[in-house]
Amino acid sequence: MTVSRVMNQTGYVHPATREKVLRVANEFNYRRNGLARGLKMQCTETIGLVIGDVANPFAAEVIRGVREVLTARGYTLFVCVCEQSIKEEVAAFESLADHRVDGIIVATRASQSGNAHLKKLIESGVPVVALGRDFAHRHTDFVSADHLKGGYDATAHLIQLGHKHIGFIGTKQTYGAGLKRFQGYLEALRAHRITPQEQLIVGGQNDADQTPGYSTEEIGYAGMNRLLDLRKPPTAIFARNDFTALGAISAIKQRGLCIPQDVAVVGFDDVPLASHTSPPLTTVFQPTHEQGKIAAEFMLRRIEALEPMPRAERVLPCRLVIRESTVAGGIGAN
Amino acid sequence: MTVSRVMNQTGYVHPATREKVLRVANEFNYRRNGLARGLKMQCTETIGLVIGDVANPFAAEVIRGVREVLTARGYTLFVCVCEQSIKEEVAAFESLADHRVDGIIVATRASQSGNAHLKKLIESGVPVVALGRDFAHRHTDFVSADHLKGGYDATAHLIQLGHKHIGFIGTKQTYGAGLKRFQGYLEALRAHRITPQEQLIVGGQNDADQTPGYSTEEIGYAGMNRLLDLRKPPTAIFARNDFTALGAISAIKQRGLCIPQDVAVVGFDDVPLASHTSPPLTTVFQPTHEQGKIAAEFMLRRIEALEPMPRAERVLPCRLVIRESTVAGGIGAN
DNA sequence: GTCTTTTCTGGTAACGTTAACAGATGCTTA
DNA sequence: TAAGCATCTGTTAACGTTACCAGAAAAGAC
Repeated sequence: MTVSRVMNQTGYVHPATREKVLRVANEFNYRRNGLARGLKMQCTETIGLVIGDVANPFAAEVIRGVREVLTARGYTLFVCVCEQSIKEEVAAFESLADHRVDGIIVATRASQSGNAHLKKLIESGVPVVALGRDFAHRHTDFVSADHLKGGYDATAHLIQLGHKHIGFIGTKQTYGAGLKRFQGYLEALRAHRITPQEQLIVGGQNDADQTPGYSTEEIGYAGMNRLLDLRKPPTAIFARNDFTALGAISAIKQRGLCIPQDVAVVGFDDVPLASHTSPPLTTVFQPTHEQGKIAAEFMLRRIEALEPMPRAERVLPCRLVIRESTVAGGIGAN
Repeated sequence: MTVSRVMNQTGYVHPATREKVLRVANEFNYRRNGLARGLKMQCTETIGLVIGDVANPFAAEVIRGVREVLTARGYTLFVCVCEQSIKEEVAAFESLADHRVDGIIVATRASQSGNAHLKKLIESGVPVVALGRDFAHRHTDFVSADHLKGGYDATAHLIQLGHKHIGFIGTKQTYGAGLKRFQGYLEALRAHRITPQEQLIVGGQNDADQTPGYSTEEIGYAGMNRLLDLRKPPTAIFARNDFTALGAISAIKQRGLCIPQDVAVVGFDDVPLASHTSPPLTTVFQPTHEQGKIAAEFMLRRIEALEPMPRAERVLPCRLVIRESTVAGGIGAN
């Protein structure tokens, strides 16, 4: 008991006793057992973050944001990576719940069975915050960027440059943000009285229950080639994310075409790489770091509230970053 | 007790009883308490991975490799990110040790106080594997790539192309792999009877006890500019990593110089980005995914051994990837 | 029918911590 | 001197699980 008081710096302990305890603890390499503590205290001061793909720069920024807030408040962050596999995602939920983290921030892609498991978790009392993924639940907070508006702005930008024949490349998963970006594309076209054309939309749909929608450089490359093979290829491309855009750029260059003169390209996410491509990529910036911070704040608020909290939502604006893949000229054109 | 038997599928339980337990468990959303289990069992089937910087593609690959092996064996991986801060690194060690993970894989940069804490941890009985960082301890396994040879090969490649005036850009931390790469550079020069020149080596040294050596694009950019301001600038550059190389490339291009005709550039790591720069970057590939897998295997072997294991070491070969930043021509030259 | 074995279920104690309480000591105040 | 208070330390019980043991019930052997 006295040891406990020394370790937690609570209650009265005689300075001499404190010294002695610390000395002996040091001598025997004593560490307080967090399992026993968590068991007794019913809290571990630990938050789990489930993320699909760490290779994605999005992940790094989210982690940074979440961590920033959590460490400042004395919480530890454990990150679980599930490599875009729903089976692994569910396993991560179970693991985190088993180890009694105080809350789980979920930043994976939405999926049917993932959502079902999540719902069970929430009903068993684990606080959950959804980040950048659709998830509706009475007791779950939600943070995201405005992908719909982002997609709209990207497409409107191309339209304002005079493009009328605008392609979309990327997997259009049935769940989640990817769909929103695509809807933004459609809405922008319609708002400017351009009829969306089926053959200009490539990348396919995913079976949302097997692999969550994820769009890669390969998809961008293959998709762009399909578009360039059309009798009347598009003069501009809105890619679902920067990696897809990058693949598209490779395909365009390989045919000896010029960007943006022959084909203009807009991506999404503004990954660090985007400003280093040639030409530098016009893209939509989403405040990822900010999303992480807000998710963490929502989580702490929820944990520290004594009674069940109502759902909090926050949708952050995106910002179009215009570079030379849509507007010619500038120093970096190389 | 019977519930425990049902949950763990051990011992004798009457089928009817099992059904009943499962039904009630489901009804009340019962989850076995991993804390209590860990407390009793003295193991949590959980491994901690401490990593400095998730934004680095190196991290993603390491995580993937480690995870692959661990999940196959029923272990859960918790990743702790410490943003290149030694204070945070130590906090991560404490957290993981507190929560009684079964072992810790350390993939941060080495540092004096980090190493000291690590040593204490090991002495208190936590199995530790060091990945890609120098750490000598009788009971700690070690996995790394052969940075020395990698640095040697990169430099030798430039020498074979006829370069005699070869610069080095990058922080040369007193601890760890960065130093090895630099030593490889020096050894290659000496082996070809070229005297290393102080003024061709830029990027500075870090105070290994404050921030672990980490070399960025900014350092590459600034360093390259310093080199280009010399009366006799180098005709080739070996950069400590690809990001640094990228910064150097920006600086070279900005002065209107050509790569590789005016200045050849070699990086290190072969990040995905390296093949997309213009020109594509010659660099040294290190088998990161493999390192992760081996680290995890070492860890499991150590955990499952009943008695203390002697140190295991494994140094994997790197491979020079020649692209157009050293050898002109090719399709992708743009 | 009796004995042995297998199958099944529950009691007890322990893992290491902390909240709550109880008791001891010394110091201050009336 | 006695009461009141602050300071300090130890005891007990509980968190939820599992190893170990005990015993009951069922099944099989003779």
